[in-house]
Formats: sequence, structure tokens, C-alpha cells
Amino acid sequence: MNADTAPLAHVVDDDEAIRDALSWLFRTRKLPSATWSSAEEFMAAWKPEWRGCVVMDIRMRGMSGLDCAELLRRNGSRLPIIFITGHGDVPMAVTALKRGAFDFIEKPFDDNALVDVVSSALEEDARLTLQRATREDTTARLDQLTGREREVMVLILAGKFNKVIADELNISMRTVEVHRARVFEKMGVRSAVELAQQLTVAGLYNSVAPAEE
Amino acid sequence: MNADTAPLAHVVDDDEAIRDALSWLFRTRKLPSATWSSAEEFMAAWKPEWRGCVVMDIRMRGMSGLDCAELLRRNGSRLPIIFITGHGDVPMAVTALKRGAFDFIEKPFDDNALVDVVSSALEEDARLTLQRATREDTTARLDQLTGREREVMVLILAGKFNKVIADELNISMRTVEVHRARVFEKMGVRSAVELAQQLTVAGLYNSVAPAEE
DNA sequence: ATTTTGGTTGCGGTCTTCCACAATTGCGGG
DNA sequence: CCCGCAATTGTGGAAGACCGCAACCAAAAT
Repeated sequence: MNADTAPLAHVVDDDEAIRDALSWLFRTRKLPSATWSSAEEFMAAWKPEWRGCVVMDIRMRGMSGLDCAELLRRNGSRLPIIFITGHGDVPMAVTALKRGAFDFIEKPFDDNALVDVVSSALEEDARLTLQRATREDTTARLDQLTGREREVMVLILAGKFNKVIADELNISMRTVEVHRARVFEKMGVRSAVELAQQLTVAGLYNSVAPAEE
Repeated sequence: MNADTAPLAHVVDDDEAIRDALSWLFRTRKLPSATWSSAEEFMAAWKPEWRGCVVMDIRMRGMSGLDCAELLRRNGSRLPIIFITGHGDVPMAVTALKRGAFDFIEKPFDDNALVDVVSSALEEDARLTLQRATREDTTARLDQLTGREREVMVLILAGKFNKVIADELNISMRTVEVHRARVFEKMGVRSAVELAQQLTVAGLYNSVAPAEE
């Protein structure tokens, strides 16, 4: 794993004292971290493949932490975000958490508690990343299917016989067999059951085989 | 749907003025509700089949709202819980939400906002209830499988041929076929693909067919 | 002692799947 | 105009899935 994708706790705070304190804290606890002095700076450098988590002040000069989180989500990031704040109120915390923040911690915070939270955020990201990897592989395979193959696949997943599929698509059974074989080949499976299984673990089942009956 | 299972907004608050205000508010907005003057009273009456949501004060004489929520969860309830509080602090809100509370609202609250939250909580519960129904049906079917049938089912879901399954279990192919047919019959499906599909929508796939390969 | 239930097996046969070999049509790009 | 690709179809055969019928054994229940 190269430096760009190694998991990091990204500290985003416009207060240098806090950055230094957190940086020191994480270093002494063996948690890799990086610091950014503003949301703008962080967002300018951010890349989708970054792993780890974000530890961010809510109130900063320029872009707020909440807005930054929103922007991250919009850009497709799923990095767990831990907000820290000196003057947070309940509605703010509620909003942040309901929008998916990993945690919301008030200053002054307990060093051990914060390290624990960051650790679990890193674990969470590792878990999500792993899950996403198989999902992306499956998506890539799905993308190389031709339109007809996709149609056939849906019917296969509906548990229909080749004969029935042929009938519904007004093509010969033989053609269905060819498509079926190609689908299995491209999806890297050897049976309809394996196909269903793969789509299930990738969490893509419902997106290709809409519920019916 | 009888009176006991009709969706209700259960108001739990030891302040009669609040109970009356909420009761009136919900009544005028056509949201069915019931009131309870303490967590103990509510828990004593509570039944697992209750539908709707809970609107509860955090700070009450006797059992606190947080403890009551914990108790509810322990007893298997998945009712969405909306906390209201006059003197909440950030850590309390964070704790409540991270433990699964639906929302956390400070007094004085905006009537319209509260009604919106309760409405979405009711919708959420309806959604969960529906989902749980299919899940329970599937669980019931799963429960009537014999041990051997379950073993065979797992291997079927692993995409293995009857021949291979017979080999792994040291039984004849014919026996596998019999078990296979019974599994399909008891599960109410007609193919392995449908079986995988059913377990998927019921969210039980991973509990019966642990990831491997 | 008898019945029920779960697990087991064989036979024979039909239906489906899967595959190699062989070909045709239509479309877009070089 | 030729090439590559997607979609299409056919033939024939091997392999697997599925089914009804018939049966045996052991343990548990009645």
C-alpha cells in the first residue's frame, strides 16, 4: 500500500495549537495522521482513494466542518468523520450525526476517549473499503455485459428456465444459452446460484434484479 | 388491524402539561397517540406487537428515558424513539443517537418540526414492520428444516452440484436430491436461485450461508 | 408393540443445462 | 470495402437436475 492510500487520521482545524496537540497525541499512540489548517485546504488535496478518517472542527474560518462533510459526501467519500467542537449545541450534534457523522465530541476531550473513537473509525473505514472492493469488482463486471446479456441475466435471477426466457424475449433457446454462458463468463461465476451469491455479497442484487411477484 | 397493533405515537413524560400539549398537538394533526406518565407505566403496558413510535422525555422521575430505551431494545422492540428534553447536553444527545434513537429534540420545540419527525418515525416503523414480516416468515420456514436438510441447503447455496454435495456428506446423490426437494418445498421456492433471492430479501442470507470460498 | 419421523438408497425416465462446432445478419469504424 | 462485435440460430450429445415409485433402517413417540 503506497503512501497515498495508507489509512490516515486527517486532522482538519484552523487552530494550530489543536492541530499540534492532536498530531502529537496520535503520533504517541501509533495512529498515523496528517493535518490541514482549513477545510478548503483539505478539500483541495483530497482524493477519493484516501483511507482512514477525518477529525474535524465544526467551527472554522471559511468553510464549516458541516459543509465540508457535506461536500465530501457529495464527492463520493465515505470517510468516517469525527467532529470536535468547543461551542457545539445539541441541534448541531443531532444534525451532524443524522447526516452520518461517525461521532461528535466536545472540547475539552479526553485523550483516551478520542483515540478510541479514532481507532474504531479507522476500523470502520477498513471494513467499508474491503466491502467496496468486492462491490466495485462486481460493478465492473456488470458494466461489461451487453444490453441483451443484462436482460437475460435478470430473467435468470428471476429463476426462469431458458425456455421461458427465450419465449419472453422472442428469441430462440439457443441464443439464451449463449447469453447465459457469456453472463456467467463475464461475471466470473459458474452457476446462477453463484451469480446470485456474488451480487448479494456485493450488495447489488436489488439494483439489477428489482423485486417482483 | 385491531386497536392493539394500530400505529401510535406513544408519549412518555412525567409532566402532565407536556403530555396534554403533545396529545392535543397530535390529535389536531391526525396522528394517533397515547400518553404515559412514566417509563415504568409505559414498560408495564408495552407489548412487542405495538406499532408506531415513542416520544419520550429523557429526564423523568424514576426510570430515565435513556434507560427505558435500552430496556425496550433489550426486550426486542424496534420502535423508533424520539427523545425530547429541556436540559439536554451534547454528550447525552450523541449517546442517544449512537444507540439508535430516531431523533433528539430540545424543548421548546417547534410543533411543525416535531410533527414531521413523528410522521417520519411512523413511516420508518411501518417500513421496518413490513420487512420484519417477510423475515419472520422465512425464519419460520427455516426452522422447520431438519438438520440434514439445512446442511444440504448450505451446500446448495454454495453452488455445488448434487454429486459434490453427496460426496461431501458421504451419502448418495439420490438422497441429496430428496433433501434438496424438501428444502425447496419447505422454503416455498422452486429453484436454488429463488431460495437465494428469498434469503437475501429477508436479510438472512449470511446467517445461513456464511461467507467462504 | 405399533406408528411416526428423519435419513437413506435404487431404478428408470424426462426435462434442462451446457458445450463444441458451424453459420448468418446488421452495424459502426478503419 | 473489410473487420470486429453483438445478436442471432441450428445440431447433437454429455452431464446434471428433477420426479414418481418403492423400500429399508433406526430412533423417538404413542
